[in-house]
Amino acid sequence: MRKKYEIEDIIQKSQEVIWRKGYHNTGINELLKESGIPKGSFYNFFESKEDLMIKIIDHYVKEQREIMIEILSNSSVSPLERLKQFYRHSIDQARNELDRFLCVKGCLINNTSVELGAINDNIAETINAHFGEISGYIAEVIREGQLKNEITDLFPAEQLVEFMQSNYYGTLSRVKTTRSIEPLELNYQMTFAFLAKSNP
Amino acid sequence: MRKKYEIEDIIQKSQEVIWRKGYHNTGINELLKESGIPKGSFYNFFESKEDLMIKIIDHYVKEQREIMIEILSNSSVSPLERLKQFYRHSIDQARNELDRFLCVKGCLINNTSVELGAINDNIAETINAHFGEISGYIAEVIREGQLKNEITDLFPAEQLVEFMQSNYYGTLSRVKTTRSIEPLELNYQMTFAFLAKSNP
DNA sequence: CCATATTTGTACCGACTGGTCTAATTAAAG
DNA sequence: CTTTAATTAGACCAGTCGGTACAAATATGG
Repeated sequence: MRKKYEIEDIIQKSQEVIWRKGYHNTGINELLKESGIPKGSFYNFFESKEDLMIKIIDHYVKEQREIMIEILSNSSVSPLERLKQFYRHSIDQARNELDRFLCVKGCLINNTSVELGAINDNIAETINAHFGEISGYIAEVIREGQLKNEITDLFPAEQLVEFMQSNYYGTLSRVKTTRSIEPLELNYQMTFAFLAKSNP
Repeated sequence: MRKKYEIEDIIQKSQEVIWRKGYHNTGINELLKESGIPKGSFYNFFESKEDLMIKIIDHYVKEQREIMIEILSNSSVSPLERLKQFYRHSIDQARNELDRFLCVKGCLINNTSVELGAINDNIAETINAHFGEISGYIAEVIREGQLKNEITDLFPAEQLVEFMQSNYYGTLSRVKTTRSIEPLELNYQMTFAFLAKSNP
C-alpha cells in the first residue's frame, strides 16, 4: 500500500499541540485527530509516544538551528550585534502573530527540560545533545566578540552561553505565568548590559 | 465523626510526589496511597486536584518564605552577603541529602510555572501572588545594598530581582536535564559578578 | 495478473483518570 | 440517650490513557 501520510506532517501538527499543552497533558488521540490519521498509522510511524516526542524535539531544533545560523553567521555585522539580533529575533517573534502564543507556549526545549528532563533518560539525552550543539554556535560568536574586545571576558565563552541560555529559559517561565512579554524585554536589556564590555 | 487525617499531612506527602513527577504525571490514586487515605476523605479536604495543587503551592511558599526571611533579615551581615547566603543556601541544600533529589525535583514554582502557568488561570494567579511577595523581600535587601554602594545601580532593585530569579529558574531547568548541580554553582558566580559593584 | 510487502483503518485491550455517591461510623449538642 | 452534623471508606462512574491485533486495501516486483 502506498504511503498516504507524511511523518513530517504528523510531527509538525503534534509539535504544535504538545508545545502548547505539555507532554503528559496531551493524549495520543488528540494528536491523531489533529493530524487526521488513524491510530494504526500512527504506530506505523512511531514506536511510542516517547519516540514521537524525541522526533518532535529533533524537528524543533532543526528549525531553530536554521534561523540561528542565518543570524549568527552574518559576518557583515559585529559579533555582539549578531547576538543581540539573535535574542531580539525571539522577542520579535513573540510580539507578532505569536504575541499571545509564545507567551503561552514558551520554549519547547525549556518546557520539556522541566517536565521530562529528570524523569526520562532518552529525552534528557536528546535535549543535552541539542543544547550542546546550539550552545557551541553561540559560544563561537561570543569568543569572536571577546577577541574584538566588545564582549566581557570576565568568564569564558562557554560559561557565558550557559548563563544567557539559562536566563532566557527562566524568563520564559515567567512569561508563561505573567502572560506578558515584558519579562523577555527586560531580560534582553540586562543580559546585554552584563555581556557588553563597557570600558574598552 | 472525629477527624482522622490532617490536611497538612496530605499536602506534605502530595507535594513531594508532584514536585518530583509533575502535576499531570501524577494521579490522585497515587497521592491517596502515598498519604494512606481513601478517596472519599481526599475530596472531603480538597475540592479538586487543582485545589490541592494550589494548597501545595501555598504550603511550599510558606516554607520557603520562613527560610528566606531568616537569612535576609539578619542585619548583622551586609545586604550583598545576605543575598549570597540566600542563593548559597539553595545550592547547599542540593549538595547535601538532596543532591540527587533537588537535581531531579528542581523548584516547585518553576516546574509549575512551566507546566501550568499558561493553561491554568487560578494556578497562574497563585504563583504570581507568591512570586511578587518573595521578590518584594529580596528587592528590599537589594535596595539596601544599593544605598550602601555594594550592589549595582545599573537597574532598579525590582528589575534586578526579576533577573536573578529568572536566572535561577532557568538554571534549575538545566540542572534537571544535565542531572548535575554544576550549572547552579556557575550561575551563582555569574549572577553575583553582575550584581556586585566592582568599582565603588 | 498474481504474489508479496507494506500501510491503513478500526475495534479492542487492561489500566488508569478525576470525580461522585452513599452507607457506615462517630463525636458533639440537646 | 437521641438527634444532628461531620467524616470516613470504598465501590463505582464514564471517559481517557498508551498500545496491540488484525483484516482490508493497494502499490510494486515477478
